[in-house]
Amino acid sequence: MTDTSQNGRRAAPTLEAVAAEAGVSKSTVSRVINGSNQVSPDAAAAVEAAIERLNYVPNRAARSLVNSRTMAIALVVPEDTTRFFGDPYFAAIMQGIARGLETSDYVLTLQLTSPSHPSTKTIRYLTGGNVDGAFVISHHSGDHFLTELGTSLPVVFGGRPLRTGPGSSYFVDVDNAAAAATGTKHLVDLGRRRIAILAGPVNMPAGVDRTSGWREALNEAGLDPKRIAHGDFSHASGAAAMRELLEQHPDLDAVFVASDLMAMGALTVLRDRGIAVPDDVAVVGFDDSPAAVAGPIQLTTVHQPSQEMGYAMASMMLDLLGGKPVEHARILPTHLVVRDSA
Amino acid sequence: MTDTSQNGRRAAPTLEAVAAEAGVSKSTVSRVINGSNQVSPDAAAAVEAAIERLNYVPNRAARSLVNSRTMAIALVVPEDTTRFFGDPYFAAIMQGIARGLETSDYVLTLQLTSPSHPSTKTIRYLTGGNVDGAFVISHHSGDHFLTELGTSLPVVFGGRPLRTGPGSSYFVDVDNAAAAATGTKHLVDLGRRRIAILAGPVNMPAGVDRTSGWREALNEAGLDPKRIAHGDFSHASGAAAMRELLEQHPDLDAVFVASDLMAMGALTVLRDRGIAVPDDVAVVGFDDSPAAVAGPIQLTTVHQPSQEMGYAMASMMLDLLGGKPVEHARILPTHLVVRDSA
DNA sequence: CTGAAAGCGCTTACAG
DNA sequence: CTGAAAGCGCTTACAG
Repeated sequence: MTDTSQNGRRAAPTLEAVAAEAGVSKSTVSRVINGSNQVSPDAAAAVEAAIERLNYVPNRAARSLVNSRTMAIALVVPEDTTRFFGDPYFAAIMQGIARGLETSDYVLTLQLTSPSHPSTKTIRYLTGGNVDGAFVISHHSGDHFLTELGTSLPVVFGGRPLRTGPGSSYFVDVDNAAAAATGTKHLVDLGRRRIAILAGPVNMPAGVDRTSGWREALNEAGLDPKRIAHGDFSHASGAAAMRELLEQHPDLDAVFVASDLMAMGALTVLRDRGIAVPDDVAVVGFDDSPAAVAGPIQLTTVHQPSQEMGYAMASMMLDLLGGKPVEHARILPTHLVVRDSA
Repeated sequence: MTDTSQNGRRAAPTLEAVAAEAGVSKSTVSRVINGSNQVSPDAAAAVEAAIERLNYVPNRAARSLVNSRTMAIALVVPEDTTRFFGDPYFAAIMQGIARGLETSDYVLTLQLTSPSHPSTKTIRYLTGGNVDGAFVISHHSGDHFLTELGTSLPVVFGGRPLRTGPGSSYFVDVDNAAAAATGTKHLVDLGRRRIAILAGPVNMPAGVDRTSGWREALNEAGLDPKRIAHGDFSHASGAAAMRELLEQHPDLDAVFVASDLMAMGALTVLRDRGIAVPDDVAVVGFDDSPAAVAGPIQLTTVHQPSQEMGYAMASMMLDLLGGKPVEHARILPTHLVVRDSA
């Protein structure tokens, strides 16, 4: 009858100990823990008191063994970590997911992996029944193994995957094209006529869709959507693309930028060149991330509810795991936030 | 004899299935999986072939139930997430940890929590035997519940905790004071005489230690360490503190900054004021993060091996869990990287 | 409403 | 070197 293990740490109390303490059977304790209504108030009270007294926490492994559910969900980040962590958009999504899972019993398991070469450990981990589901947060969500993942377990993507795999896929996103059109239209309404775009990558849905939104808005206004340069959503790429744009199209009077981070990079370049914002060139960003208001010029930008997107991913996953009916796509609203840059 | 569950997903093969397939007992399969040498080559080969054929992955829950080890380690982030994810230092540490755990069987579990008010869920999770150990990455690592955590399970801190709790604590860090002195000395050697500091918070070890390193270097050079302003390591706080510094000490000819992020903020302000860097004011940062080379001016800075620190945290933890002797502190080397700002 | 019993998938003495 | 058996801490029909 020892209650400490060899290293001196207290052995955790078990269900059995609680049962003894409460003077009931293990079954009853289990029922109370799992919220069964097949328990008399007296028994329930006794059990709760015993749990309190013993500071009992159910053993996850035992539970998951019998329920064949791991109560863990993978958070897969198939993205260069510098990129990932440098982008407040991802941070917000992650936080939203964490918040959405807070009241559940699920735990988040972190899988940092290369987008192109997931380790076999990661693959085995994900497909080997070690988690009940997976979140994938990335701009690269067209990667092969990830789209296949849906055949092994429920997967919820942050942002529409580039291609859909054989497994059914779920995602939370905004209407990127419409949102980009709104941002661009704002520039049109301001009287700008030579509106460029600092676009995202062509192999990412968010990149493609925002570009078509911009194009459509220009077409609708009878303007030529010909001023375009590409970046990869990062700060540095925004600066580089802005330089390219100025080189090719020195006449531009506005630029719609596919991410706030790129917009910040662009702003730096414009400033270096002595080009006044918004007077000479008006700038509209995308995200409404903390970066938008961190610099000297407050960025006019298209707000997307990043944290809410994460939260929605979590509740989608919870519904999926709970066997509730779930729509495959959840599209959240965006809106324009007008500040100083346009 | 069904091998698919109700939802159509294949039921995972068990140890028993492997044993049947290989024509041996479960004991033998288990021995092969756990690398016992008490197995004949023939049996081992048969088992390995069966595992391959069945694509067998051991059930974690069952294993951890019998071994009473969870094979999970918590990654606790008691920090405002915007702050956390905005700082490449944390990203690098996290990546280092992930890399260090890659070849192990341990999984990282993510706990985003408020520094001051950890949820009871988090506390119960951490102390309730759900993980075998915990990493704490934060600048705030003096928080009460975290220093106590060491009594419940092995904890490795990224950065020396402000105070040590009753549990034994382990950490990986650099010699912040010496590193800061090196950075400051570089400014002295450049002939600067009115060297200010953009310091970190006074309630964080890294803040305090870097400030004393600066102070010492100035004292040693016979200079007065009186020009000081505080930030919280973030970009925005760096800009604000730089403004304050210029207000109070317009005569400064150099500034040592306790983080690259703050240095970037400071650089923005200097540029706005038309103050040339490094000619009018030389700037030395701290971290050597990607931020140091992202802006228009390449930052001279004190390099700290952030990713290696994460890696060291992981191997420290692995040693701890493996019962190997472990020193309580692991101090990694730093060095100055001279670029354009000083 | 309650309890005894079986079983989830492993590991590990124990006996051979 | 190998296998039968017990047991890790739970949950859940089943019988009362």
